[in-house]
Amino acid sequence: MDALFLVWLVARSTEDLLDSALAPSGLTGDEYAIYSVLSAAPTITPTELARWLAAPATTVSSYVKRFEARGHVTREPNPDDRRSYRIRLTPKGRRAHRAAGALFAPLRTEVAERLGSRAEDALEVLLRLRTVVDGIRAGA
Amino acid sequence: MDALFLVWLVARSTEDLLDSALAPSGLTGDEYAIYSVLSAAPTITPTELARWLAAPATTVSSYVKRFEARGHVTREPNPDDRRSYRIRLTPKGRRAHRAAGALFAPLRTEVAERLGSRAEDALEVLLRLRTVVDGIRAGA
DNA sequence: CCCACATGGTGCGATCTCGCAGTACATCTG
DNA sequence: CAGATGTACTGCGAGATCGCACCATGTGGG
Repeated sequence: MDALFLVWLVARSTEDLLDSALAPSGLTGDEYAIYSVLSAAPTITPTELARWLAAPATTVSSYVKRFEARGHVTREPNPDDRRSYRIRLTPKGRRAHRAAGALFAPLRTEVAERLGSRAEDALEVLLRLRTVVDGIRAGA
Repeated sequence: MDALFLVWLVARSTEDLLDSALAPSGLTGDEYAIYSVLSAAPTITPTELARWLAAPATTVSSYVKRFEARGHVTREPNPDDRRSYRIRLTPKGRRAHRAAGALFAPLRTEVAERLGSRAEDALEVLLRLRTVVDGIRAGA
């Protein structure tokens, strides 16, 4: 068994679980995660967001357009760079995120319970994995 | 920090890393993983494959069509159920998988090295996560 | 100060993903 | 051994992802 392959399997299962659980909120698992990133920072540029998501710029561009059309996000001018802009979750966007969060919470709890004493390990391992993979991605 | 969210972040990074690394082989990260599942079992039905991938039947159907068009996969009648069929990797498909595997190997090694002593933990945690998530998905 | 080159974003189009609805076969019930 | 109900798969179409080519702006060298 290989760690990267397992990451992939776990991710598929997780994605499916979240998509089902969050469906009533109107957000997909991916979208919930993205909204979570957005709500963690008051404001963020597309490039920064792309780095967090490890997604291509074009995809992020589509996200912003979609979320903006929903009224969940606004663009503000970026004082530091006129080519760019800053993305901000609107109150409506925050509400959507909270609503999805309410559906997400029970899963979070359930997973923590089932992990039992290994919950701590799991967090540490995952953080380390992200560091390792990003390190390799960054070029060495 | 939440385990499920971290799973998602790690998966995005991993996917990006694999897509870049495997590009010369003509397979994406997803496809490499699927070919890996296919090569682990001599033969598999679409429904079984869908369970492994935690993917909807329709998506698996598209996969099979695509891989078949590449000559990487064949369909054989399923003696147990005439609605179904069995998917088998062709020699050409195996070759493609091996070629991608050659590009994958260095990453595997690199990740293992960087994880160091935690490599064992990582595997265990990931396996446990898959069990936990699948358990919840299965309904309780 | 200008120019060459690097970087931030987007329109467009090819390709994927996946829900819905439909068909074919299997299985269960009486 | 029907008839009803469930399960395996697929055509189709809507929406999502993302590479390529492109424009606008920033930056570093001479």
